[in-house]
Amino acid sequence: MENSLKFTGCTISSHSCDCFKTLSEEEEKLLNDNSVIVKYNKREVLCKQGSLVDHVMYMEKGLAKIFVEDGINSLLLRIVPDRNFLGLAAVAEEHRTFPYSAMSYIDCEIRQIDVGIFRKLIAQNPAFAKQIIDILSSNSVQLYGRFFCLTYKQAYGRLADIILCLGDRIFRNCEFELPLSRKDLAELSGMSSETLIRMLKKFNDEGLIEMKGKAFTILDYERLRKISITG
Amino acid sequence: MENSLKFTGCTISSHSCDCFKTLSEEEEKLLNDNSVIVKYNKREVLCKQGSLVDHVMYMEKGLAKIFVEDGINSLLLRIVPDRNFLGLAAVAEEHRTFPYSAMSYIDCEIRQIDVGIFRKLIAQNPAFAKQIIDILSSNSVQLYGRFFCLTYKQAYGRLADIILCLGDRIFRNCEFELPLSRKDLAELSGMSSETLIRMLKKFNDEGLIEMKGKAFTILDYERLRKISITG
DNA sequence: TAAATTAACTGATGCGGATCAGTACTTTTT
DNA sequence: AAAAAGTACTGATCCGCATCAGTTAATTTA
Repeated sequence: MENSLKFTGCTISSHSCDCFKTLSEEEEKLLNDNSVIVKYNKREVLCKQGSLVDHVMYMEKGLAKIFVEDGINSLLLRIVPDRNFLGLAAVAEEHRTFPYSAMSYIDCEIRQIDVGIFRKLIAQNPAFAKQIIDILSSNSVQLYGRFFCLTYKQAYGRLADIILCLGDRIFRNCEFELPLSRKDLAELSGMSSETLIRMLKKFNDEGLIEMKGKAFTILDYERLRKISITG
Repeated sequence: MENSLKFTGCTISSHSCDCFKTLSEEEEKLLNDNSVIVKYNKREVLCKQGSLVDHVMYMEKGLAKIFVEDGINSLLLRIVPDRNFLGLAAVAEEHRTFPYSAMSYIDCEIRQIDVGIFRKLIAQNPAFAKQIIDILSSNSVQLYGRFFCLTYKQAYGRLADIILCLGDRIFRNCEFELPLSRKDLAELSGMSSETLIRMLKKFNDEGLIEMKGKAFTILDYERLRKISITG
């Protein structure tokens, strides 16, 4: 009788999206004819909060962050790996402008799909619409968990979450070369970069991880999970 | 050139949902034949995090909170007024259980719609599906704002947000009888109830609001807005 | 390759707000 | 109507983490 969800601060969409598989050949052609693939370098702005929405963006290859900012602070909402939408805000008619910004961590290939065509596909292909609903719904639920964590867990717990999430979901390896800066990590875990650095160091000193610059190795999953839970 | 969104901690869905208007007469009949209206008293549990999802819930009349909990802490996600879905998590196939709980503040009438029928309507009526997508998308964007506020704004700013939100969006009046407890208010604003009480008192003493038990009057919108922004 | 930025890190300090430990009031139960 | 339980409120204390003010290291730019 486990009714308490295991909330984690994880920000990664859990599954790559297969929504295009629901399209007919004809529809796929329509999509291809009305979309382009744009290559971005790392650290480039992919979309800017407040700017007019003209297309839906789909990450074919790469890694990016989605964040909101108010001029002073910035909050990382999600990390988007390949084969995922860079948010679907553009789909809703009422959102004329992007409610968030996105920036690439590494070189990316992004499919830009005309928003009118995308809406047309939703309108004519219910299976496709269903997929989009599932993705939106999934994102919301994930956000709830993250929200909960950032509100109630203490900093060590949040950091453990993020480290586990990076290893499990993005790099799928206990060793990885992290393209995120310390500041990004701090924004992901909802703390100042100074605090983040101190806590990373402590994890390192205590043998939970090994860290040399941007090279990370997770050494003790067990204890990290415990810290993630006890907060 | 205003690209910084005005983030507020507001939790109220901005518009009542008209998605049922997109249904044909026949579809409406199908919906009515496969849904029931259940009356709940105030302070009743409408759905429980972790329990199996069997229907979509739509608030015909009443007021409720949606929240997540882990046994120790509880975080209020949204306040749901009448003519709104109590979340749409059930729609996504992958969510077999509710990712949140809901509880009524006042007596409620809730339409419980068979989830299979609801999915069928989505599958056969693209305009309906589009409406659902818009609602989900809207909720996400609102959650981003709230997320940002709870992370970066200080307690006074968050409280000002909530008070303005209650006046503007729910009661549509500067005077209202609040069905929420102090603890609920605290969870809404992301602080302890002790802190909330102290801050309410300060707002009262400084003439921003007048407060007698559960009766609230907003006196100084101007200054509340300023506090909401400066944080 | 030197100069200039930017990122990474360290230590000292301080404050916002949680927590604890109560009392008073209100509502529900018996 | 008395007892019990929950809600509202107050004061004292404390600590987690932000902030500030630096130094060192790593990139970028010139």
